[in-house]
Amino acid sequence: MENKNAYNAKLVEKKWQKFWQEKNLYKATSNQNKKDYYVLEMFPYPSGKIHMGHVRVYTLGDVLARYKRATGFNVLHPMGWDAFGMPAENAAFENKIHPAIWTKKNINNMKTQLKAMGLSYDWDLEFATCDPLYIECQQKIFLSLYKQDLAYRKEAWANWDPVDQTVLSNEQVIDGKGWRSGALVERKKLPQWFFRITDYADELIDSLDKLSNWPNQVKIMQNNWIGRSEGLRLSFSITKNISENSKIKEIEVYTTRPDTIFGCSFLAIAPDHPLTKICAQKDNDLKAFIKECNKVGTSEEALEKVDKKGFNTNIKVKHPFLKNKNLPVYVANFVLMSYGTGAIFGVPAHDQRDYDFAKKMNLPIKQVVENKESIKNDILQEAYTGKGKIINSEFLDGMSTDEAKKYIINISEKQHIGTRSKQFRLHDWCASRQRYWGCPVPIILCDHCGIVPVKEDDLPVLLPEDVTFDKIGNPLDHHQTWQKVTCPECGREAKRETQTFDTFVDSAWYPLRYPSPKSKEPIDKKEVQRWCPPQQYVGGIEHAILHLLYARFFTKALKDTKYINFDEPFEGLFCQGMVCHKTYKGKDGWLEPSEIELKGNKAFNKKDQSEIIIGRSEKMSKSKKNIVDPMTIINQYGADTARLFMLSDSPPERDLDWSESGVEGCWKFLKRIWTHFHNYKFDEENLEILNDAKGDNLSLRQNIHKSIKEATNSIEEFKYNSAVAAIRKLSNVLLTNKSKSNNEITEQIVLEGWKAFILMLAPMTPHIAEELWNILDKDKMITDVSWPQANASLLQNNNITLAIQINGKLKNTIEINQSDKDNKDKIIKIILNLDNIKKTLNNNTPKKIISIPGKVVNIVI
RNA sequence: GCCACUGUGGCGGAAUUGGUAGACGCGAUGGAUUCAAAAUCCAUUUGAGGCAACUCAGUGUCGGUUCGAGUCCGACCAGUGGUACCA
Repeated sequence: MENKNAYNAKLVEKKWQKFWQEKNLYKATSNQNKKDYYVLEMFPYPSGKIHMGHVRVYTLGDVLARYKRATGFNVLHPMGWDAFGMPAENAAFENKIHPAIWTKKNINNMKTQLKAMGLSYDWDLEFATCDPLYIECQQKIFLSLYKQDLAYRKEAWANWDPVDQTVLSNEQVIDGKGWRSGALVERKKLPQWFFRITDYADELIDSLDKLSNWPNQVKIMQNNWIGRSEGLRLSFSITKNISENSKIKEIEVYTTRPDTIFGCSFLAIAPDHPLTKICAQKDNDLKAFIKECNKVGTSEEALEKVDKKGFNTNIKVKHPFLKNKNLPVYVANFVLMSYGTGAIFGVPAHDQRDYDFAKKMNLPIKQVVENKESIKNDILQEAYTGKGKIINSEFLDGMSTDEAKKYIINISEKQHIGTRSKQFRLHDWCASRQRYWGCPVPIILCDHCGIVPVKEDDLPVLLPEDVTFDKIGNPLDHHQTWQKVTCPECGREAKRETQTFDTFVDSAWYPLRYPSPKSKEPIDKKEVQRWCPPQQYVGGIEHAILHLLYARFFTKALKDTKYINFDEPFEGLFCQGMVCHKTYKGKDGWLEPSEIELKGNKAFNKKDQSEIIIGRSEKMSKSKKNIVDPMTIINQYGADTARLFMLSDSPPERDLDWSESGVEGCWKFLKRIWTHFHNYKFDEENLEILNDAKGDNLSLRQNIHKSIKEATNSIEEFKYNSAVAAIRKLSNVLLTNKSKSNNEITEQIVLEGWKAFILMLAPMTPHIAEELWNILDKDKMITDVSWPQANASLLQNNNITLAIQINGKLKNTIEINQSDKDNKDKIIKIILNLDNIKKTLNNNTPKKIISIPGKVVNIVI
């Protein structure tokens, strides 16, 4: 017969989810007496169903939201959808389903799944970036930025598939080939839309210092990504005319190492440098070389890893400080037109890339920096890139590298051959895409008037619905009527911009929409001022650079366009790790965990019992099939178990290994607690008895209050795994006291412990907590009860354990009274009388005794 | 290639931020309960040596600073994230 009192997670979870929804319990409140707290998790791309990564990040955010409510805050905790993007177009191409329909279906499904997790969102604030209202607001913002000259159109490289005649994303380029056609990918220049993020480069670096609640590693990565450097733009004059009609008389290079100028043995220019183009006009070999350079994709990784190649132009330039020295000029595939001036001078002895190039081209390698401390800076083996003393450098000899830098910059400026220059690695943000499923760029291109913004009254510019995906390329380009418009300026026939925005634009400002998602204005100043910026943003470390940098830029730009009055998008940031799982490979490829059977430490295919190779744990991904569907777990064990497992064991910032047995353990734990609560009769609370506790009762109370302190601190510090450990430890203590049925222990104290336990468990496993709380107190919901407070007087023990070390190695421990903590003489006397200490000392007098009060005594012999 | 992070028992991890390494959990082993099993409960569980008290070794590798290093510094090895059009 089935036990009526058995833990049925499904029933409990459905019951409370319904109840919470009916009471609208998680609506953002505006109690005047409470402080406001905005907790935001990165919104998901609606791929179809939630994955374990979602379960993890949304559980982390939910714990914080519920904890903040319990500690007396008005909490804004919203959810929405990053609804534009490529997968919808791929689905359209593959399954002949319209991206809008596919996306809507996915959102509905994922919303149901998120609701099954019991997340405390205010769903009234939900929106998707593909909503017409969001599109309209984004287009308004874009036009404001355009009018401020923060957006502009220029030509830029894109990956080009010559067979499919279409632009490819970096992801669609696999080993330099198009993913569908398999053709070698080329680069092609297209007119595209840019944001002037470089206008804010200094500010984006400098204000990182203000972000005290951001992880250091993210700030370091952003700083390096922006890559500010101080250097010199220096001109090298060309020895003779390149051609009769060429006006180019010199090459300007950018360098951060002007101190090594006398070690320079060549110049290298980018394949798309203006000078390269002139030279190529009458040089077929160079033309072929440029073509080859353009075969490398556009990604930085590809450009850096490519074999370093150069082409000698036969042009010579004069060394600016050595009268009779001429240097050869090469076109090199590792020089980028987008950085500095698109030209460099090469110093093989002190730059590894120049060194490799010089070896290949048989160019001289001349050492000009010497460092006595580095044992060997053997320039015949590798470049020496550090600091040191300048040698072989005429008037610079004897200076330090820093002094020489300043000297060369000054002398170059005096002689009018160079200028001091600040340079950034960061370049402007290319924010347009040649795709359908995105927010249209609200611009009209007119042959007579040029670039004309769409009039505000004509917004939003929505996507046409009647498109097909059977043709290759951007459907907006093929659409005959949508493109055709009359120019708002001159009234003549004109064409719509057919590009759409990068989805990073959508996510650069979405946190500002949640406080008032239905407002006609892009930003509701009053509400945004009240809630924004979010106190805590939670998301994956994979967004550490791009998304967060773009959001920071947008916030600064929106401040300057007077939309908002703050300049950083997120006060606090937390980056969680990925969810990983072992991989399984059978004779026919990868297998899902559900398809295999484990026997000992071997794995077998359920179907035919063939042995499976168990691979190391990797990020859950469709391609490796090492995925566990969260809904399977929720259906089998319940959302509370899934949530608890996500929080146990792994610290949130680290990768988490999914393990079936770990989930099982969490479920058993909840079941144990459930059974205990249903078999146990709780006494009424009586404060007098509590405050009068002595002996075992006192130490139990001390235990309870220490657990409260430990769990609370851990939650405050985002160490949820430690919080879970502290809470479980508390339950062990309470259960042990019960099982021993010690008459000495007062039931009121046990009740005090269980109440604290349930309240602290509630942010993690809200459903079972609510149900069990109902047993203790029928009149109140958990949201009506505030977080348990640790009583300071119960946090200290009378006795302290001291560690006794000899030469730093533990030999013994002693218990001392709290009041003897600082009585060094008394303690040392006790220690020197301990048997094993006497034995180890062997009548020798200690050289030194180091005593750290309350912690350790170290005897040095 | 470059930037950033991570490395502790059989496994996931803890360690008051330089002061008793292994909290909490998983697994394993033994026991209780049961006709039996599941479930549950109890005990043990870093390795080596010892009947035992205990001794020695031990936090990716090698070296350094310190009375004392998982924690700080240097070099290396391995894995992960990002690398501007995946989100």
